[in-house]
Amino acid sequence: MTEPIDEGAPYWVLHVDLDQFIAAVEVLRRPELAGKPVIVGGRGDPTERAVVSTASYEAREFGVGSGMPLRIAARKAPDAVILPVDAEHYGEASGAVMATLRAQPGATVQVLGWDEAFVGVRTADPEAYARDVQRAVLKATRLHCSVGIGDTLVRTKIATGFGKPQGVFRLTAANWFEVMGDRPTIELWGVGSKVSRRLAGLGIATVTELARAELDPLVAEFGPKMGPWYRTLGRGEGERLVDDTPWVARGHSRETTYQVDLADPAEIEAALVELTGQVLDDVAAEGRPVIGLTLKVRYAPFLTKTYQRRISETSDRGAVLAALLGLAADRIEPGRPIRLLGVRAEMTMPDDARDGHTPTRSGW
DNA sequence: TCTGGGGTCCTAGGACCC
DNA sequence: TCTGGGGTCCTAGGACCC
Repeated sequence: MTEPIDEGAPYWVLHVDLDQFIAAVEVLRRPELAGKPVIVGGRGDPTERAVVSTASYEAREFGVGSGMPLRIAARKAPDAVILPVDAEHYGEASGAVMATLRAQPGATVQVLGWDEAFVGVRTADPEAYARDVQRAVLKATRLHCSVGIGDTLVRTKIATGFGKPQGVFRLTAANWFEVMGDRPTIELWGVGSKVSRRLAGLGIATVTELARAELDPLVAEFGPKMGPWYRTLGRGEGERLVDDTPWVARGHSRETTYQVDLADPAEIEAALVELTGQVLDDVAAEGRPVIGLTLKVRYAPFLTKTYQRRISETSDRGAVLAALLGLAADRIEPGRPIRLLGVRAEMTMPDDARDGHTPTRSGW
């Protein structure tokens, strides 16, 4: 069905994105949920402090979206089925999807997350290749996906949104401004609410305006690296090659929002010991020493502080825990109720992964 | 209604060194 | 007399992504 690999054909970037991935995976193992509003988030209890991970298309019709507090989602869609997040199960489904992508002829695969990946391939007909990918993923996993096609990673990633659901869309230098030019900058991958507002303050509201902006004001506002980068984004330019170098984690972290704010120092210390233990389990699985610690504290209601400390390289759990508790003792403000604690450990990078050799998760 | 959890990268300013 | 200039390391904080 798929044509043989054509070494002389042009190189294309595809971006494969599963449609409502988590909700779809849940429906697969509970077919009676098909066609119903399904919300996945937290422990599945809408009375707890938690947010929506994914909502099915039926739930989205009620105005439910990811990131929304579960409590509000339950009120908007009172008849929705609310399920707990089952990370292990989604990881397995994701693995099956990625294996299918890697099995495509001539494909180079760069994983971006559970439910999306870039695929680089030489082909004379990228649309046909994209349809083959969709069929292969559906056959192997019973999951539907949308596929973007482009000439840079940024254009390809953005293209996928125009193909949803179950579609294919091509976005290249040829139609970039036609499609994106008049749209607000926040629709660019890498521009969020804060940056789009600051751009507006410079008189830059649309993608075309960003693409044509003077460099100096951008550098003054965002710095020597990010200023020029945002203009590059406005032009849809940037990296053109998919990099399948295995990703290497820089660090590991755990954080917990407590259902009842912590106040008692002994309780806080116990929570830190618990979090640090989990982080060190993740670190131990990689066998790389720890070189830095970050402690994150949200004092109720919503003041978040992060405290960081370099430590001398060590793989000793006791030493790391002692350093973390020392940092906490030095910095945590006594007597303030705590809503969230987070612990992050930064590790040394392996020799062959230094100097930017490993791709970042975002594909930049 | 009251905002998860796991990540990455950039910037700014101070300390310190040569 | 009047304050170079480059570089690195460290901490705090911000922003973004899925």
